[in-house]
Amino acid sequence: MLNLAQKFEKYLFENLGVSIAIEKWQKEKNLPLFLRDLYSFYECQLLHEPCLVMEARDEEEITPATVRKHIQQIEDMWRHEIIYLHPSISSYNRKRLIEHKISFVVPGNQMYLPLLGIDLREHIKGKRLVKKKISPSTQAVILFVLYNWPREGLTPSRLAELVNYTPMTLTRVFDEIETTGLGNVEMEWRERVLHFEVDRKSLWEKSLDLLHSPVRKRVKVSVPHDTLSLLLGGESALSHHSMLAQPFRPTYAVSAREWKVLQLNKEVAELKIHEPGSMEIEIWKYDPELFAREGAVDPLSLYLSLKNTKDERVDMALDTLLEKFQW
DNA sequence: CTTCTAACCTGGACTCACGG
DNA sequence: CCGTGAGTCCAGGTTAGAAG
Repeated sequence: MLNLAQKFEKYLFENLGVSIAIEKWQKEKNLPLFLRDLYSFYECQLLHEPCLVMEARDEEEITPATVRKHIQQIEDMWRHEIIYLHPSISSYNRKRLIEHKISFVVPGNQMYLPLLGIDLREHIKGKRLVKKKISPSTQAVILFVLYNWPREGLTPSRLAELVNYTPMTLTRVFDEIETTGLGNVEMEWRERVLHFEVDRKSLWEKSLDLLHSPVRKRVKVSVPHDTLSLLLGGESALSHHSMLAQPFRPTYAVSAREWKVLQLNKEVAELKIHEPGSMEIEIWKYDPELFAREGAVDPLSLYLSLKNTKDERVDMALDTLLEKFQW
């Protein structure tokens, strides 16, 4: 898995055809602590311009005005270009960053480098057109196959029952599996039959690039009646599967359908910010119950849901989780 | 931040092809 | 005829991104 700075290098190479060597910025330790807490700093040469890359450590967005203030504090120590690097920036913040003349890069997405005369935001447009990942239903099927390695081929209608989708959806799932090359679909008599030639572990490794996090959205909730019996998700599930300590707030995983029911029955109340006793709920793109065991979400989905985290403790627990996995 | 819009995902109705 | 399985087309509900 590439970290953000590496993605930055790759992105520049793909779009500008330049390779840059970025290094940790030595003078970083002279900065105030709160800045080092918020960002990692790197130095590089970009088209003969020395640049300082300021990488946001957290996924949380920092408002452009604040970023500008931070940059001003650094300018005493670095008199050249400063580039703000973040995994994602919302459209309105992007606009404000440009108003503030702050150079920024969102790897794989957009870059605004006025000093170098680069404004690559039309790049976003085509992005949605390129089909990058597989649909949730296909992911559910792949996971089903990984957990219940089938001895014989599977047909769309049979799989539809097993993963709770309609046969129509399975038609499309088969198409996706075929075009991505994850498996083989053959006509036997009048039926489409799905086969996998590789073993489980290779299928997992082959799929990894195409699989996405099952989490559509994370919400903070309070639970008035304290009567929830939901699947553990996120760090709560990870601590169930590993040695990791329980997180401060429990995390649960639900399907979109279940989430609606919870809201309708007023069993949970969504919060803007956490309050004492509140918890976190992950709303999933497919039903976590499909593969859950012992009251927690399944390890592979769990891995996918947390692999982009910055937390080293979590990363390590995830790695051992996969190592321990019985293929 | 709010509103608008294009894209996405899924399932239903329907059709077609096939074998009995 | 019928039943089965697959594909096409369409609509409803969502979502992410763009625009205001």
